[in-house]
Amino acid sequence: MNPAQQQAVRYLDGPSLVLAGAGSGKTRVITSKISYLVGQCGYEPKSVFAVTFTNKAASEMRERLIKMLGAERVLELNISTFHSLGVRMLREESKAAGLKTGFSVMDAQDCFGLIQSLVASTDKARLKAIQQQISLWKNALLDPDAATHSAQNAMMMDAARVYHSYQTSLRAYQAVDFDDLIMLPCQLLADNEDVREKWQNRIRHLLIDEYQDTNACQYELMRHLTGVRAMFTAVGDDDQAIYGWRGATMQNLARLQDDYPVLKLIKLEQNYRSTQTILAAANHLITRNPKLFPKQLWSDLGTGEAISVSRMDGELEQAQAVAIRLSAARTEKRATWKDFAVLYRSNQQARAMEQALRDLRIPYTVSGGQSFFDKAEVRDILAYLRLVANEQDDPAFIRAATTPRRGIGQATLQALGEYAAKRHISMFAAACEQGAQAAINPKQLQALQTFVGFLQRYAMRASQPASREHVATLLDELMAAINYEHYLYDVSSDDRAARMRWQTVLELLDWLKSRATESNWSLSELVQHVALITMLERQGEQSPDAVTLSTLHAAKGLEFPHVYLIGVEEGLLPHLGRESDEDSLAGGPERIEEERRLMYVGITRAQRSLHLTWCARRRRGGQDQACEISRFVAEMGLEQQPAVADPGASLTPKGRLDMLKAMLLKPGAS
DNA sequence: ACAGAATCAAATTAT
DNA sequence: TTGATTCTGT
Repeated sequence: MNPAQQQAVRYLDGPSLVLAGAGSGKTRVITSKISYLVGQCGYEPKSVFAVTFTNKAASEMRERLIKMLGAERVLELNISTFHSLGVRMLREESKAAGLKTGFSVMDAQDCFGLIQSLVASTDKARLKAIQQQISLWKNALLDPDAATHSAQNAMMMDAARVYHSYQTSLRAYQAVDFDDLIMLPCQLLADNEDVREKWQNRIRHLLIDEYQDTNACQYELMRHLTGVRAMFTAVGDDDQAIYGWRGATMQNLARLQDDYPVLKLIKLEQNYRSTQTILAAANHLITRNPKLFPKQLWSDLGTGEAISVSRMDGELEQAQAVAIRLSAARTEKRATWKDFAVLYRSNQQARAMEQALRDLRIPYTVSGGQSFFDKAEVRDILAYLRLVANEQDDPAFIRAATTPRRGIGQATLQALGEYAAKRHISMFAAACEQGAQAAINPKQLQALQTFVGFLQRYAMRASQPASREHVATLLDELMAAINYEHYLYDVSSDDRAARMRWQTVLELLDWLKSRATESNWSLSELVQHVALITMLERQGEQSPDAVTLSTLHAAKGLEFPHVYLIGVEEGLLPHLGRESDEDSLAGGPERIEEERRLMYVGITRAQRSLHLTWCARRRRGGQDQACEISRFVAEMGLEQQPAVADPGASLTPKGRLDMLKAMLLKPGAS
């Protein structure tokens, strides 16, 4: 380790902020520090807490530590995402927080549904704006009343009103949303001295990864958790702050210095990842942004290959050309597929790319984009599990009751809902009451009672102490009882589709079972965590040799020998929403600065070669639209680099076509 | 309650 | 253009 890294690891006299430039060995510092604390300073593993933003980062950290400390001690360490820590705190302190221990965690999609039902509107854009606003308020630690006071225009007043009933509904469902997972523990620590002391005594050192992405709420949580002893290590990079839209604020970096005058500042400026050519371009670009903490990243890995910039006709051509170049480069550089990544600004850009890669039989994995847990069949099963853990979860009740179809429909649910609202009870509870049953037709009532009866018996058994077989058996029994496989064959248009969907379900069940075994969680504990888990985590399990497709956001923290950054166009990479000067287009320059940092993140993912492509036209809406190259390309100062050395770029159109044909005729080429 | 037909909006980024 | 959602008839 270099002196700065060593200093960051060894410093234990108080709070410290490690400004870790891209590729400067940030993860290495965090894991080394944990290992140092436990291995050499005699800290108990359970007194060391590390928080990250993604499950993937957490498990990567855990994996690295297993090699340093051994599996047993790592098991005791508290390494988790902010949100998982929130779940754990709320679960442990459920009484003080006024929640039942089996509370539900609703994901963004569920919450959108809730807002939709509260507003009774079909305007999707408006609903989304309201959801976003509520989220921002929560991230800023504003409750509904405070939000109402701070509302500046009609739209915000409107959102504040929804916020009120939204919170009431969540409370009634015994459910929390993602933002609550930070906000509620934070409020709990602020208001409850016993709880605060308990946690502060438990945590002897707190390490925070990606500190620049914390929001006001997370900052407060950190302050409360560390207390006056303030033993923490925050690690971050202001040039990689790309989550402003989610409430993250770089002011948290500056605030740290104000709130902790003794704060030790350590800069990691040596880059171990990229060639000087790539780093120079990245540095050149980012100097356009105002600096909070000036730092000078350098590398001694040599000049390397020049950065290529290619104009493509359209999205399709871009995808095909990149696929071909990838293929050529793999052969020429004697590289493997996993050495390559294709990065883009928005998920939709993956489509054309996937098609082109499939055509050439190039293996790939798509990271980011939550496909798995967004699939209907997965959400169906999870609705049952959520309901089992928490019968007050009305959204789960509605979904489970109606899928598979069992004669419970609109009319029945409406009767239940009205009765439940009047009596302030859950729909599940309403279904058990005489008064509500009177309003339902005998035939439907029969179906309803069968459903409710089954669930009650099932929930009874699910609440018994966790044991390995128990969870597995319960899950299999549930599938048999609701006959879900049969249902899939019923609703799918063809058997092939049904088989694939059932496969997805089996994957989910396997995953749940293995997870229960690993962590010894009960079914309800398991379900609370599922909402927080994304597809990303599963990537570690299987590591086939495949090209990575990823959004720029999801690519942060990753690195690849060869990176293709596609769609580098005005309007897309500096992404501009609608340019019509609408209401909340505040923060003009800040918007473009964040986009610039996004570009910076993309560039700095590359170790040895970087290739930029942009499309001269792009289908938008229904019609073709002319596009211009991104302003960021000019800001990279590429004029100074040697002539383009990428073999694919020098191919004539005819040469490209021949190459494409050759690959199509030879399916086993990959 | 449900299946097929007509209509309509679409494009950030994600725990 | 698609893909998803809403409407309509049985």
